[in-house]
Amino acid sequence: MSQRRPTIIDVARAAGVSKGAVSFALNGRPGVAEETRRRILAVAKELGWTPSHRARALSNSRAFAVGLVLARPPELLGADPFFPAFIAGVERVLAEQSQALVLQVVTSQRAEENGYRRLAADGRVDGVFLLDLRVADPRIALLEELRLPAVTLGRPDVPTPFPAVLVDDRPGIAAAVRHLVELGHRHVAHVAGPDDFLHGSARRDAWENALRDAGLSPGPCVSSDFSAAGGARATHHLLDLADSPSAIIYANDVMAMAGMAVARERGLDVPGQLSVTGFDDTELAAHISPALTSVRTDPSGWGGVAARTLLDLIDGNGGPDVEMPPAQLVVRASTAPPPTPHQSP
Amino acid sequence: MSQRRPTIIDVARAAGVSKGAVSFALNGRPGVAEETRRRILAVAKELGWTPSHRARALSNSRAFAVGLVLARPPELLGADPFFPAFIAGVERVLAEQSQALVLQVVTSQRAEENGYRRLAADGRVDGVFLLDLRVADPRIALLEELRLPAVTLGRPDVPTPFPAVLVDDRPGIAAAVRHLVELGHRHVAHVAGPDDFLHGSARRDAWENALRDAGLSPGPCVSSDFSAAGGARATHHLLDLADSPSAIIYANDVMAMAGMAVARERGLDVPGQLSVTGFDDTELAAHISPALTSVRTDPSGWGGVAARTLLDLIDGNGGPDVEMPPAQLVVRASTAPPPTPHQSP
DNA sequence: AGCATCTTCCAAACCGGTTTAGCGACCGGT
DNA sequence: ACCGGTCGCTAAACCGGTTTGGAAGATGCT
Repeated sequence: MSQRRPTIIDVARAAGVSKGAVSFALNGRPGVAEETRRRILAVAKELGWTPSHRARALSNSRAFAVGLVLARPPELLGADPFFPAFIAGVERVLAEQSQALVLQVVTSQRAEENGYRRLAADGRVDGVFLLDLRVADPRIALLEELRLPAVTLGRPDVPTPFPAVLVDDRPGIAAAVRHLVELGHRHVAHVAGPDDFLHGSARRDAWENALRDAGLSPGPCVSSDFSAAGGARATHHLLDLADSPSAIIYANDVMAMAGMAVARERGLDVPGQLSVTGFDDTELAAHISPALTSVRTDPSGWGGVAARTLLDLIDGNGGPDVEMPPAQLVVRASTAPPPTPHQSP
Repeated sequence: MSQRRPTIIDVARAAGVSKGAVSFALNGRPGVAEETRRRILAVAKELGWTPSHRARALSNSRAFAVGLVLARPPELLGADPFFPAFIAGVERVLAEQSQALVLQVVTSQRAEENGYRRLAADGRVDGVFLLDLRVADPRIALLEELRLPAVTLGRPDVPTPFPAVLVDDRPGIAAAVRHLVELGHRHVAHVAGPDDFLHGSARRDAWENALRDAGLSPGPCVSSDFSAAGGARATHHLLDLADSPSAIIYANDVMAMAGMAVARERGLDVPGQLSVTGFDDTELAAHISPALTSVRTDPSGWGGVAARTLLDLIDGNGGPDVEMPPAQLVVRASTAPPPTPHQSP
């Protein structure tokens, strides 16, 4: 009764061939007679043999895994619906190809660099995802230096050798602005994400441009950090202004929900006196009161595409950037005409 | 100009020793003179040599990684704050020990079993975490069969050879019940998690027992699925009852928030006419209106302890179960005396 | 028959570490 | 001067696959 798992040698002996033949048969390479191949595979199956991933990794100098380094502050990790959904999408693709996902969660930016270095130095992964692109993102040069293939989510603002999965938040934000303008709003503020996030500034630009296109001047904009506390703070700030907005576009749902609570605590009716939109369209958004108008994104779909792109890149088939469908506005009950509609002449 | 990374042989040659000596020196084993050891390490550093994780994995028959199979439905993954926080805690410990976390996200229960099987067959991990324990959890037998060390979060209801990180939700729920009873509530309902989750039924039992201890009969209890939609549905159901409760204890914050929205939409004031408590104490809980009374848990802390326990187990130091501090009630504004206070005699 | 060619398979090297067996030098004791 | 033991190190086996070079046998061509 052999306790340990069978190796390629056991299979070779049982099939009466050499281990090279078994390897060839398994990998469907030419040079082994069809009948022999069948016999080998039958024996392998009977013995319950699976090639050792470890041995294969050493021999092929491949890890058969991809990495994801996550550098969000811990308190935000839980609130952010993006990341689990993205991972789920990634997994769907990886599983089909017997690849694994190695995760690293770090807190500081300094630690993040080390995260990539370790992943690369250990040869734990064959490539990585680059999320939350930042302005002049230093990680791009780092990954080039480490010779670690990567796929970025979004288009970096610096030239890169890496394919990108292009997600465009701007149409969603623009749609939100148009929606509010059509309702009659003239003072539309924005609570943005952190300034150094590229998607944060993209959303901000979209907000600004959409207002300009409508012939309005952008209202106040305050950068926050995607947290509920940050959203609340930003909202207080905006509502304290002499010329406070009649509508606020938040860069994510959590901040928007916290903002709605702040408005209510200050005695403002949402949407009667203040309209609010979120971003992400989390499951909860539809189930709060009033239901939150938000922008629906598809992080799981992005994850799938990003994974496929990365695997292709690793296999040497560096493809072009992939464009994803734009985010869509979902109108619910948190938006309504402003309290004192602007009078048309 | 050598492009490829140095191997142990390069170091050995440069230091004028054999590769065995380098290995000994690196691993701090006896049998190499102190001076030689220093010289070897200096050379290694100069050459920028790091031992190949892949070679080491093959040689040691160890993966130097642990696994986590996640079987939550995709739409819940994003809403649940537990999982990212837990992972962050795990990572903090793993990083110190140059271990990696291999993640697998699956959707169906059937796929979950395959997830573990693959992880084990590939030898990708040396052990796994077992989360979301279920009633008569079949995964325990599976892991035993696969000879895969594991650590469970919570105490299984079947005998296991695995150490457990004991997290007790019950004191938190009991505290919530007591809090509500002290406020004068006599009809306290419960919206539970799925019936087959062990922690779901633990919370339900705690709710029931706490009410009994207070001399009250348990109000209605409805099982749901931790989603906002489920929470809303359950709340409608409870409020439709002839004898509807004056307070509802939800098994997580998301359901509680959705429940609050339902109450409001039906014209009920929270907490004036209905008190509500959540569970998890998500960041958002403190920033909605009214701020949600909830039970604070420490998933990140659990992750850290679970990781340490698992690594110890893998190293052959199977420790005893670890008891974690009980969950704490955080009282906020969503709880208040019931509309028609019970008259004391 | 003789020779080139193709097919099928094997033996051995290789990936980059860890670990064991053993060898020579040095030590103290008698 | 001899013996036994420890120290410091090397050579070689090993982990379990993949890949290369070449041998043996079958086939085709002249």
